[in-house]
Amino acid sequence: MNICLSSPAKFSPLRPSSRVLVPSSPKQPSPSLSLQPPSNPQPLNSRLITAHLDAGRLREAISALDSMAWSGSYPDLVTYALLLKSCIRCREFHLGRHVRRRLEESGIEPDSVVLNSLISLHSKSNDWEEAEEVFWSMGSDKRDLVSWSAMISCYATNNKEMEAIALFLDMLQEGFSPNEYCYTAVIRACSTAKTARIGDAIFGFLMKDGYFDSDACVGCALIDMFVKGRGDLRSSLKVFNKMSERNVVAWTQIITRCTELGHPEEAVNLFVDMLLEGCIPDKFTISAVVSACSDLGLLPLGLQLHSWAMRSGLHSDVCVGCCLVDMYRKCGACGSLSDSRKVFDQMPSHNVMSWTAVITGYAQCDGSKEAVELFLEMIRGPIRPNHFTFASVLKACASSINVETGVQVYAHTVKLGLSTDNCVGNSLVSMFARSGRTEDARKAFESLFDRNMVSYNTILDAYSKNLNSEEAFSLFHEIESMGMGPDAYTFASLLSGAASVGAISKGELIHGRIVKSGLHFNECVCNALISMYSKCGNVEAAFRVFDRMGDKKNVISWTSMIMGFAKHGFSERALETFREMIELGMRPNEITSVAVLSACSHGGLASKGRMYFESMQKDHGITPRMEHYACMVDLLGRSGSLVEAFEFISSMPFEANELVWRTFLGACRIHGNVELGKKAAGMILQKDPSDPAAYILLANLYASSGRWEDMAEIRKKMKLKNLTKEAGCSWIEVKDTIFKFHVGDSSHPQAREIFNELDRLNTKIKKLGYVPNTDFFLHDVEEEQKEQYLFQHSEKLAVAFGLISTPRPKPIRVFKNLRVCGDCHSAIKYISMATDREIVVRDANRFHHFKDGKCSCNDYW
DNA sequence: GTAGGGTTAG
Repeated sequence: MNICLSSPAKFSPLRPSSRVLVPSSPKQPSPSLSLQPPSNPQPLNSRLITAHLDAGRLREAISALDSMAWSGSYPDLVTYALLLKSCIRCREFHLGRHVRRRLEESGIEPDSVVLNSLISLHSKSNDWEEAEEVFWSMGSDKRDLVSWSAMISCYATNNKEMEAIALFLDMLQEGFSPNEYCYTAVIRACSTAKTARIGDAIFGFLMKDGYFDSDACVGCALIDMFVKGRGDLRSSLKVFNKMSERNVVAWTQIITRCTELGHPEEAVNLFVDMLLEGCIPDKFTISAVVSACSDLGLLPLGLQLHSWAMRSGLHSDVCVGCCLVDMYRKCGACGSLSDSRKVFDQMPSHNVMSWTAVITGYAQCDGSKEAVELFLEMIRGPIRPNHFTFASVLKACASSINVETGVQVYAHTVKLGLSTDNCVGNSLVSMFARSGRTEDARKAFESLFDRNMVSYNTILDAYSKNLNSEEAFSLFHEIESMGMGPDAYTFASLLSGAASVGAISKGELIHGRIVKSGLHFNECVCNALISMYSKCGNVEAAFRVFDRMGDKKNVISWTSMIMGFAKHGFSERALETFREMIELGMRPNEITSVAVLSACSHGGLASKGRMYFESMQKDHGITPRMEHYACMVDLLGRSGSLVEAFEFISSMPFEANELVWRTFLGACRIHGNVELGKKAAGMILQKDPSDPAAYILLANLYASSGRWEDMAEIRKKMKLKNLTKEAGCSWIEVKDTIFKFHVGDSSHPQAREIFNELDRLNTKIKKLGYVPNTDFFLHDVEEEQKEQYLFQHSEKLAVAFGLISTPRPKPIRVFKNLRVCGDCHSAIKYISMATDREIVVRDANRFHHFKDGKCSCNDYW
């Protein structure tokens, strides 16, 4: 997309249209009235107050009011009205209430203007009961159209939608005919799902009255009504297109709503239309379009907007600055927050939002240290953090190292009276959940002041991630029984829980509930289904969900499907899907690239992999991250080009991390290159001296080249450092229950049958040509003993159990936490032939489909 | 004197 924002002179705020950017009242030289002794106290004092207000000195004006009261004199009603208006504008509500007390003391009978201002004052400070009292205390002689409008608006903005609508009807009964202010207020009250039908009726009313295309505010309210109450962007656009007076606010509003509802491209198109129509964007518009760019990852347009904002001076606005901070974070390479930080540092002034934006940036890009540091800097200054700020800081603390800091941050929310906020409470639950402290998460959840769907989903997700499906399901039933959900997030969490253990029948059960709830067209739910089916070994079922999504597929759907095919070894199909995605004009992201590279890697397609690595930068503008380099190392290393892989690591633009070196070490192990392997292990241990994976891989490498002494040395070191490797285990789901096996495990009630089956299988497959490969056995013991141990590996036990407990045509799906052992891989190939069963094994790395003596990985994993 | 546009927890 190339949008030319022509020279800023054309849009320069130096020649603003009459409708935009009303300059704030120019500062008048301060009048010297205060030095004059009051000769005629009352009018002069009133004038003094007015002079202070004109000069923007609200507090001085209030002091003048106070000194008048002490001397027993009071200003006139016009002055009271002006004072109240200033208090409202400056959001100094307590001062407004002070003015009200002075007025009551004076005994002067307030007129409608003053009373209406009081309604507005209480409305804006969320005190709807006070506003109500003022409203009903007015006699019908004083209660005019403005009073009704103000009161309806008060209800609408204080979550009393039904009261607002009822009052609107009362007003009609009293014989008032509504003006644009009333309509705007009542439409706002109709912007909830609950009041949507009344909104429709009022919409019909408006069409007749003709207000809706003559007044921009009414149009804007309608746009919001359709978007907020029902997510109906189409009707909003219809209203917008019919509006005859489309000012900058209306344009900005529709642009904003498009982005909010997930159509940032439409937002950008509308922005172009707006420019073509000659409407001049202001700081709000620029912010909205910058946000759309962030969502689209459209850095080029973002840069143009930034430069335009600089030239027009709008960049000094806090709001524009905030959105730019956000844009650079979302569009830049991940982990590189320098541009975002630069914008923040250069902003002339800050408010809560700009602080929160920059802290959020770090919180979401693994910069917890910087996020916390910035927060500490913030609280030393004059700006108070709000609940958004705390939500982000708590998110930054969501790791086991930082969780104690998080607890202290939370203590701060108690001090500021923000701890009862639902958003803050949920963030606390989430922080504990992400740090793996499920018990604390539960406690925080139990002590929440009010629980909404986010609260429930957060704690449910924590249990799902911890593979505690019992608790997850019990929460699910609780949500159901309360009648408030479940929603798409609930199902997505349940599905990801089922996916991680490979519980396909649980997954299918959830799928049934999703269909019943009508959420089976939801993108997020569909994506979770694709992921669940493919992680449970049924890639065809995943494809069916994917296919049925039609044009609702987003980049996550495509990426999940590509990743699914890749993990199952269908490299060509993965790449075909990727090509289809590009042809349809879908933009791949970083994760899509990981999926594509891993498809090449699993399929041994080295030259294609190199080609895609080039293309992701050149054609799709994706800067390679650590994961992409790791994929390439995997691809080159596994295909045997160890030296090339090593050189590739040296040529990386940043230092390789443990992941890259571990991948390289894995390749060295496959190709038995002890020297390069030692180098890799050294690099890993330099970065993390207690990484058990490095020791294990190195030990395996020594073992497979028969260097038992070196291997023993490694074992000794591990023992000395008290390092243990994760115990290998395999599991299988039979009739809704997960059965788990360790090596030589005899704890299963049917252990005897399982071992008998294994013996039978052993004899059968040996006749077919199976030769145990004891290289995969680490200990230096007699060959026969090795063979015996080998045949009790957890994956073989699970397969044997699957064979005796499930009927014939059904494929057997086994899961393993580590990578499948080489001997098991070979044995299972023979087992699939001997028993004529399809066996699917998911290991830590990928899927293996065994059928008729062959594996889908072509022995390449 | 009454109305409108931007960040956030899953």
